[in-house]
Amino acid sequence: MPRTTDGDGTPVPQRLLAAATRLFAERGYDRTSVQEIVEAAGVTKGALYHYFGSKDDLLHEVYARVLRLQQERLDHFADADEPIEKRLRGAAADVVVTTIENLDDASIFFRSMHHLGPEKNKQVRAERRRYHERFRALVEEGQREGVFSTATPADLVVDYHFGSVHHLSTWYRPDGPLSPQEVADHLADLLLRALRP
Amino acid sequence: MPRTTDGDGTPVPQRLLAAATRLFAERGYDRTSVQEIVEAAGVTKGALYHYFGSKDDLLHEVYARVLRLQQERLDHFADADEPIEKRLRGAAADVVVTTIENLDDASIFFRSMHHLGPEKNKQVRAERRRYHERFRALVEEGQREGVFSTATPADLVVDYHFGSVHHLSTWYRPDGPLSPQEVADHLADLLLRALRP
DNA sequence: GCCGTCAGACTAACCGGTCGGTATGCGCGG
DNA sequence: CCGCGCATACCGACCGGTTAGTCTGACGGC
Repeated sequence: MPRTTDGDGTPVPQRLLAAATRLFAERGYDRTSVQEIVEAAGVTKGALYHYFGSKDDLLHEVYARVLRLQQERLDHFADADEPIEKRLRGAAADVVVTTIENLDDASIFFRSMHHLGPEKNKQVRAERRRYHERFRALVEEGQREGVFSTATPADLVVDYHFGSVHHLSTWYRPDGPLSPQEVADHLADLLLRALRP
Repeated sequence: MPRTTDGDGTPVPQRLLAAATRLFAERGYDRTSVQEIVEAAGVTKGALYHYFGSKDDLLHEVYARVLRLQQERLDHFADADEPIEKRLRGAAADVVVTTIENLDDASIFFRSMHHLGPEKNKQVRAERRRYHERFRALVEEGQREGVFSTATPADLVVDYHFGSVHHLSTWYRPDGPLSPQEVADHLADLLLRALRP
């Protein structure tokens, strides 16, 4: 009985995406064969290439999902009716929490970007930049208002913070002593403390 | 005329290492074939497998070189006869400068770690941890002396800073407006400002 | 004449992607 | 309400190409 779902209840494309996400995060993009993905999803290559144009497409889809989620959340915090200090803190902490909650996607994102073909790479970079610029605008707003120090260019501040987010997949362990929210609060605090005039 | 050196004056193993470093950084470990490496070095596979046991060995050798260099430099700054504030600032800025000056090695390091076999991976992680702990000790020393804030656990502070270092290869462009030293000063400044009591 | 150094042909495995074929359920004419 | 026909969903064998690694042997200095 083929019909979008199978053995379990989830549709095949989502099962493939989930399996690919896990395997890419575990072994990396290149070390994961299409065969392994379809086996983990309980289908065959025919099914995969029925829904996705290529192995690249699969990776791109993972990226798109993360990007969409993070942009939505950033917009939400940036548009809130709060003082700039609170909005930046909220956004800075939230990106940490959502990154930890999707550590697989995050590690794929930062480790496998260069496996994408040139045009898809450009597309992802453009969306990344949009995100970066929205975040930077928050820092600049605070600097104009005199709430944040202008000692460091806003660009560098943003890269500094995102560096730590990027780095999370390297050292954060879910079974460690700190909850995602605690880590997020600490990292946001470090950012805000660094920005004190 | 086979004999440690060839066309140019540099010994074959070093030529292979240099070629591998450049190609790994450009295309990534998996996308670089052994054939490409030996062609770039002006030799053949026979030469490569005469000096290195495997492609993995090549990668491991690149890591070992970076690790050795960074550990040496950190020890130098940490052992200096200066107030803790100055020692930490020096170390924090120096790791940025040397990372920028060896951006190829750095991007390989952070992107290809997981390509190493299990035992070699463990070895690299152990050396990494040694480095991390030396750095953390500096932060803790300052915290004990009351020079640095204890609001954030030293571990997190170190990961925060290394995150930005890790991230450098993503955004730093040599033809950009900031020199390596300027970037380093700014990032070290951010760290020290975040640590103000 | 022997040993370090390397060339280059070779192999066995594996990869992403294709393709002809099959089964299932839905729309629709009767 | 039936059954025909087609679109959709999927299977699995297969292909051309690539890969890391091996092996035999030769060249040249000591």
